[in-house]
Amino acid sequence: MKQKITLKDIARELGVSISTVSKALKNSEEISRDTKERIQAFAKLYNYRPNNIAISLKNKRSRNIGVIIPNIVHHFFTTCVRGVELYANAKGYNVIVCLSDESFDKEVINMEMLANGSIDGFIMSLSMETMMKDDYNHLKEVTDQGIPLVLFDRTTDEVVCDKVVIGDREAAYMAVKKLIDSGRKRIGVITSDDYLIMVHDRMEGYKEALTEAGISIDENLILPMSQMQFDEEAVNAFLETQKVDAIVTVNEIFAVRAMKMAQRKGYKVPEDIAFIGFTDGLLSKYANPSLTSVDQHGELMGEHAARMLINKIESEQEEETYTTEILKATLIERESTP
Amino acid sequence: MKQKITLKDIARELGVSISTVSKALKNSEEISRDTKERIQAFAKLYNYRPNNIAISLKNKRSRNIGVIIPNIVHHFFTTCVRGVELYANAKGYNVIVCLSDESFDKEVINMEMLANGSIDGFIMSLSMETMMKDDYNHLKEVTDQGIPLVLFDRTTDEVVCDKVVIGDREAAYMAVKKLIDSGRKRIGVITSDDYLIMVHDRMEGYKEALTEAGISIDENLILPMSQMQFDEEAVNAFLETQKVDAIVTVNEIFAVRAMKMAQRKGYKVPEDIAFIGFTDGLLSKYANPSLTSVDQHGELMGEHAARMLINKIESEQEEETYTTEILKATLIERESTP
DNA sequence: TTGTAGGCGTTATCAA
DNA sequence: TTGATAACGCCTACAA
Repeated sequence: MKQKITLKDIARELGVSISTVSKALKNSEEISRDTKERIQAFAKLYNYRPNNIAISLKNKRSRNIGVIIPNIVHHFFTTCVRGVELYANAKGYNVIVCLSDESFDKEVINMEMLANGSIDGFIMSLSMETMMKDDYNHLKEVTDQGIPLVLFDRTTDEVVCDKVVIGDREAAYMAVKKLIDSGRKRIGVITSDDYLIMVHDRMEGYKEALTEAGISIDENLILPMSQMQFDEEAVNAFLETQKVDAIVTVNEIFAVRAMKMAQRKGYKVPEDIAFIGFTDGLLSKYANPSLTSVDQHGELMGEHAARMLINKIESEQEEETYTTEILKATLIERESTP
Repeated sequence: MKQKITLKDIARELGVSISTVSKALKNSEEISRDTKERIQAFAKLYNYRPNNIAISLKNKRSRNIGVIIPNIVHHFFTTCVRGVELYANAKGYNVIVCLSDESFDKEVINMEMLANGSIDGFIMSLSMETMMKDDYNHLKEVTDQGIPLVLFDRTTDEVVCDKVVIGDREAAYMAVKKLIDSGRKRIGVITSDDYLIMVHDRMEGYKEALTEAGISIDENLILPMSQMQFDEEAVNAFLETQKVDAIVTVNEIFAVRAMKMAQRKGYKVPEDIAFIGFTDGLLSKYANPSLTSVDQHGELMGEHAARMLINKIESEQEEETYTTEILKATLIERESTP
């Protein structure tokens, strides 16, 4: 087993000082051609690599960025992480991924774990529990310390920092408008009772599109699921009692499951009922019929978040300007709409 | 902005030495109750937290583990990462996730980036390109340096280290046997032409089950996709020319897509053709009909890998024993099989 | 051209 | 009971 070699080792072996070695390996002009060559050859032979940790300590920069997401087994977050990774790696940063598992405590623990030098900045999406508690002190502490933070998707106005979100209201509006334009009148929505802004925004967009088309809001057509859990019975009752001709949902799982139930009841999709989901993942793509869905561009979102963060990290001056980027969602039309 | 406070700062403010502060904060018996209380109160007030990087440098341990996977937008790998995270976090480790994107070069770069002190050990699954090139020098270098490595799922015999894999042969055998037991005779398989051991193993299991049941292997029933890309035309031709009564596939996407095509052709699932996929993800669960699938227990796999790695990291002695854990896959029966 | 010394933040050993 | 010192690996201003 060949142990890692350090500057000190090289210096000892070659009978020179550590700083000579350090300079030689940086190809410094100060060092004679001769010594440089000797040292570089030796370093190469023994495969010398500077120790990241020592450099981090010296520079007070780790070149790591911390990403905290509520859940990784989730297509949208997964694409975001991918976007962050690709951009960050290209810029020479590593990505430390932590999962809050939708728990406030885990979120706090993860942040504390990383905030002590391990990372140069955070990219995160809030856990459900955090949003319910409406407690953002852990975030404020981090920003107070001057650690850059970028919130994405699940954000809050309580914390002053850079943000990247999708235009949820517009996206929902767009989806519903498309249904109206194709003649649908009784448009149901399967939503959630969560304290998520995005859910709220999507509902706004839904209502706006209806109102604009002169269709009055029928509260019976709004079916909230509690805790993001799909409730088969409720949906069953909903399908039986409300004669809907279209359904939009706040995620793709709800759409695919509701669609399957409707099909089993003998409805034809999209002829009898059209469906539009949110979050364009594998499910939408491969459902039968394939699902028209709102693409939230997770990868792009991750990339933007990473770009904003790294800009902040690398900008010398303490700018106190924070921006919120609003990305535009796109409707991917497939077989579940006419 | 309140900057991070260090031992030195506390020492200066309270007029004591750095080592006194250090000891006091560790509640050392050496320090008088009085000074300890003063120091601890001050530290608490200013929210002192030791700097991880300095501790890493001192201890030559980072408490980070590096995970390198080919792709994160993939249900199986995602569940593995989750398993690693949960176990590692519980043990006080952070997880640095890097994506090789199925590229040999990226895999090498990522490993080099992390291998210089950033992490205490690696958990990884090989990229396709690495397996094709059959070049594992980057892995060998890492193990030569004494950095613990655990390979999972996509492994190789070329590298001596701990491994965690699923019993692919048995899993495929089990799936095919189930089809045979329910009376199916012409069992097709949609596979891949990749250099992945798992694909090879699954084909072995397929053949074994048939042979055992006295059914001869019909090469026409074996349809390889190149580069893991689903080829609609090929599957179309396959469905038309081969009168299969069941199809097993090496992943869930192939199964769901083939199933959809079969349904469009008027076949009833599972009555006319039964389907079994590999990798039990959302697609299998929510397909219509839902798909019987082989669960590879990604989360458990990740957890095992993390456990093996952390054991190695924390074991004092240089044991030179490496084990390969073979996890048992399970068949999740749903609507796509009788 | 090369080397010395101090520092990044922490801990451990030993001296006072 | 407290403090000085060295060390982890690297960098750099300054001295030789």
